[in-house]
Amino acid sequence: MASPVPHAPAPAETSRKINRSTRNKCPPPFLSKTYDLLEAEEEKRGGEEASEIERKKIVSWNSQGNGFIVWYPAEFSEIMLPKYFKHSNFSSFIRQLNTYGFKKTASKRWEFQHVKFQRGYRHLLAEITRKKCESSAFPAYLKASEEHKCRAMEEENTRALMMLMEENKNLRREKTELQMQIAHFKTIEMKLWECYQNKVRRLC
Amino acid sequence: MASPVPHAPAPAETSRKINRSTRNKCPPPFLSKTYDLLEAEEEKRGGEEASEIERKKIVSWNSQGNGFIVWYPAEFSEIMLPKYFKHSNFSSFIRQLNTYGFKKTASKRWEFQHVKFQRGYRHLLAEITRKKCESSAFPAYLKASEEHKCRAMEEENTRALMMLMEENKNLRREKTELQMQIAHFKTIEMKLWECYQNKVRRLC
DNA sequence: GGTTCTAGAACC
DNA sequence: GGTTCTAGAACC
Repeated sequence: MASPVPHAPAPAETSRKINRSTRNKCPPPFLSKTYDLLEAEEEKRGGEEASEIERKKIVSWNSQGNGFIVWYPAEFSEIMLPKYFKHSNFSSFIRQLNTYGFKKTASKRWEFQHVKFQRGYRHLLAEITRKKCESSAFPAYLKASEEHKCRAMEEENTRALMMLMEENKNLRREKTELQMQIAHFKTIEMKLWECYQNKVRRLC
Repeated sequence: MASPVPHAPAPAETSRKINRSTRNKCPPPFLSKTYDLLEAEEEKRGGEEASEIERKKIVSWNSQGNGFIVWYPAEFSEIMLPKYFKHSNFSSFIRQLNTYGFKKTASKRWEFQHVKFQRGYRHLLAEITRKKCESSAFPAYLKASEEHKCRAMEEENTRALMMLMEENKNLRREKTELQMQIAHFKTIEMKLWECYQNKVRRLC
């Protein structure tokens, strides 16, 4: 990936180095709008006739152009958000930033960054995706179900163990009985043999 | 619990109906401050010398006195929050409200309610507790450990099952061997008997 | 996919 | 216990 030139808007709009996989793909509307919003705000400087308050930048790219800063959250929420989104709720805006993997990069300012959200690189927006909702791969009800499965498996194992132990006990008993039978047979055999020999001896 | 009188501040401050379990207990600072903040805002009406903007209510009890409304989140955050808390972050304030079990009760307004947060019933604040953090009873690392325990138990069960199955197989084999021995004995016995009878018959 | 409400978790 | 950042989940 070409690295953005610090302090200078890159000629990205005319770049042809477009990733094949994202060529022709529209970026998510949220990202386009946020990018638009920054570009529009950037243009405020130009207007000679603009009043001081209108020229005050509410939001802007940061100095490196690799992130942006909401300087006035109140004005941003009340004036800018409704122009681009269906609400004027700062929290909702931040929720979306998090959904797309932006990070807040300063503790005292509302500054956010994303590696593929760079001034002059609008085409990179198409490569930003919503965070894999881990809950869609493993949502809460599945976690519960996971616990449930654990218990179920435990119960099943317990049943299997008990059946095996029962069978085992029976086999042992049968084994003992058979061993007793054999002992009995041995006794009988011995007696028979004795008897036979006695008979034979006497008769001979 | 005494139910608050709608549309009329109750004489709670002088009430002696204090729950024994919470008597003398300080309410959480967050709740006291939020209550204070509403009371202070209420007093604005009085001041004759107060300018229009100073009299504008940024936040107030709702009409029933069973909740409150932040009318101007921006001013509330920038002006009021820092007076009472260590920040001017509306989200942080809301996070706290949620921690103490407040609910947002209107979709288009920042109105919040809690059954024990009522105008005129400051003593009820002491009965509000932080939500049981389910993760403190069952935190993430325990969940992981829970999964681990599940796997461990499964492995143990599997080992037990395999040992039992092995023992079982041996018992079956022994049983078969014993049954064969018995069959053999029976044959011998029969032959011995035949032999005996033949011998006896011939000799007699 | 966007918006809203609430909670988890780390850090203070 | 408070503050911050981020995520879960329901609803639209």
